[in-house]
Amino acid sequence: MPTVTATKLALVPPPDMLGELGIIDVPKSCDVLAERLRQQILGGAYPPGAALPTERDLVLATGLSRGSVREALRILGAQGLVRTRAGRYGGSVVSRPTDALLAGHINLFAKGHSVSLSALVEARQALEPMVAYLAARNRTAADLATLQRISKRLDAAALDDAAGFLEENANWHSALAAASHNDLLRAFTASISGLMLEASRIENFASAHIRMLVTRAHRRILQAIDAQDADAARRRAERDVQAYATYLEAAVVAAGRRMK
Amino acid sequence: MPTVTATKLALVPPPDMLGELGIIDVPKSCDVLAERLRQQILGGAYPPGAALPTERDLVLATGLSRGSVREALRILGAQGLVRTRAGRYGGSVVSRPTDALLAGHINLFAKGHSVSLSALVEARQALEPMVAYLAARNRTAADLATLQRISKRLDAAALDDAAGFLEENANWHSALAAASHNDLLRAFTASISGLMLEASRIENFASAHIRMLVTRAHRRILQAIDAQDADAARRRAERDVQAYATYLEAAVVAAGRRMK
DNA sequence: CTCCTTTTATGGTCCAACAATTGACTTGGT
DNA sequence: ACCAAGTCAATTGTTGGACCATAAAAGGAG
Repeated sequence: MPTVTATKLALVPPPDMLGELGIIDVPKSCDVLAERLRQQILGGAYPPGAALPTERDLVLATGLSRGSVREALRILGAQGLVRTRAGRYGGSVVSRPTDALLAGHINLFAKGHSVSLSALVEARQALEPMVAYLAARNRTAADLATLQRISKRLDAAALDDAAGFLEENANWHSALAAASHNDLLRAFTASISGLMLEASRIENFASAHIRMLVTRAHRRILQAIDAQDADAARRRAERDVQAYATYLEAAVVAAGRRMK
Repeated sequence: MPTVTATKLALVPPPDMLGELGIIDVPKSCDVLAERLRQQILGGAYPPGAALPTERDLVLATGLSRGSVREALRILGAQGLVRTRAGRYGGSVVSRPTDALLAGHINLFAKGHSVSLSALVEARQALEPMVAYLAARNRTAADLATLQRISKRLDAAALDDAAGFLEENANWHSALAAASHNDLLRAFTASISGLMLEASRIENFASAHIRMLVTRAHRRILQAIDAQDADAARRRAERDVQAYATYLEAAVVAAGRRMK
């Protein structure tokens, strides 16, 4: 069939014309629907708390099957944009992604990339001074009370309860970040605190000595926050986290030496 | 049916026994499957690049329907843990969440919580000095070359191309974070750069004056990174971001005054 | 009015079938 | 022996329908 071959050849563009076309990724129907609904949600068509159309209405509106519609809703659910309930007057309601959800995604990213403990410490070194600064500036009375309550539990656990100490330490950092009233820093810090809690449980740090150091540093930061002295809070957080980092490095070196 | 009623009444525990039971959340089958697969993936049973069982094998292995299995895979896909392809020898292969995926989730969180531009600036104030410090310490020759290339384009755009300037500025910050070789800080910074790019496009900052300031500050940071002087890089980043924050605040105040 | 039952709209689950995709395999021609 | 085209088979993509489970409103009995 020479004519057909000729036609095909004519349709193949020469190499120098090929540059304009990128890879064409044919999206799945559920991805398209999820994307459109996401745009509508972000665009304000469905404010938080509003109900999306029912699955069967979405089927009618889109022409897709119910399976595809449901897969799209699962995607939006995994992104924290909708919350679905069964039963009459149930359905999918628009919601805002929670701290815990974002922390989960950050954790998956960190685990997938095998983020080292030192990288976590670096991230905390970056965040903690600013968090302490903002906490001192923006804290409410309730924030302060929460921090003091956790501090008391932390002091109690520092004496003998290593596991409880680590847990309360993570709570302390999360509460500090909450007092900063910066949602982004709060979510980042909560996630990093959780990851460090895991890591330090495994590596079995938190000797009695380090527990003493940490509680003392926290107490000093808390004083600055109580007095709403933002600059002092930042300076103390810097020194705290710096001391912790160097101590940690020394501990890792020592552990490496023990391995030999 | 009095006996049935009596039985039901007998099964209702008195109020003082009720305290032990929390709300029972009946999980959906697709959530259960997604959770189990996630644990297996994170536990190392399926390392990145490995193929999960086919959908139909999962149906046989779990006793669930194919619809539920597919919904579970959509969830894992939205979390960046698997990538699914159609066709023979296709299927779901384990993957690591990309920077872009995490940035997307962070963006959804930020938009959902209406994170203000000042909160973004605070986050950047926290991250940038550490990022610059690490970039100076850990940069490779290739990192440096990339930064210099972007810097050149940034200088060119600073003269007249406001939109291009903002874009290249975001690229510059992302490249700096990449040079830090800390995956977590890189992902955080890339996300914040993207959000600030959006915000500054809307608010129409980046006057000629501020463009000049930014390029000069970047040039000085780049010099420190070239010389691998980590402390200088941090100090200059601190001053840069601090100046930017105060300038931005002034601009917002001025804009607010114009509104009246 | 209060409590229980019924109704009913909604998501949850399953099944079966077919379409679309894609890479390996086969075939034929040179 | 090599290359191109066509064929094949396994897998995801998509659809339609049916039924179950759930939960809140609506209705009825006391």
